[in-house]
Amino acid sequence: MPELPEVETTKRGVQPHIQQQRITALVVRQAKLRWPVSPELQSLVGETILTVRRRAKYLLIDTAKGSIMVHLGMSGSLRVIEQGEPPGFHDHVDLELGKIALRYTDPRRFGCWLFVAPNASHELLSKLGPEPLEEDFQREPFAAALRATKRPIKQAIMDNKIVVGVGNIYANEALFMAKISPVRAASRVSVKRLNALYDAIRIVLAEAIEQGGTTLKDFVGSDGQPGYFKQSLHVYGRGGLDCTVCKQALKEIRLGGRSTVYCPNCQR
DNA sequence: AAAGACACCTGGGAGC
DNA sequence: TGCTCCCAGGTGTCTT
Repeated sequence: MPELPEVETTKRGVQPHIQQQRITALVVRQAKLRWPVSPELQSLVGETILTVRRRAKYLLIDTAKGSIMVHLGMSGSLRVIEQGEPPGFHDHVDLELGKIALRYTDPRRFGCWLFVAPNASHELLSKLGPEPLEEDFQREPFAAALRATKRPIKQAIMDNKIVVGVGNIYANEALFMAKISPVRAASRVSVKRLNALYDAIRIVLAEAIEQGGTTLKDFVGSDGQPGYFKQSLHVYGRGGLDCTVCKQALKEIRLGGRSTVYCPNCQR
């Protein structure tokens, strides 16, 4: 999936096309996603899309009568299409907006389309930590949270309660940039290095957004164009290849079931 | 209470 | 060619 930069890229790509448009229909071809597509979403037909927001990896499409909360899961994507384009096998939902539609494609169906009542939040959003690129992400609480756990640092920074939006790709990349071994207990990383990690997370995510996200097997941006960040990846997907800094072989291991790549020489 | 395992799905690639 | 197995961007929920 989509990690945070891909979701942000999707938001930016879709927003100018769908904002201020009136919802003319919601077509659900496959309701069985991670949770069933909320039936209440039908009540939004006739409403106008006021804003499009992102919280962590969720997209929120707001109307006066409530919001649509979309998650792309591992393999989801959204794009704007001309009305009438025939759906493919994995095109599960269309949000029709007159002449155009917002089409949701998701082969693995780990995503969701949920209803959020007006002026309310959703329980899924209530436990989330700070946004890495916003003001509420601060050095000291971040460092304190990491010093308080003995989990491997990589798993700790992928924990949504500590900071949202750091998925497997960018966790690998941020740790490389900060020169921290992914397997090191978070509690045993110096404050100086935690500061470097704080900066690295923000830099890596911001750069990926600038480049339109990382193109993976089945990710394309909302305009159908690929992201270019893959060209900038230093470790993810490069196990066994040379470290871009010291030229030694990158090591690939599994951590919490997730592929983890690092340079044993540069990262300690 | 924290942390690890499991679950949800499909498709693609490796290996036999 | 075709079968089986493993792996993939996430994350809530159940089990220790």
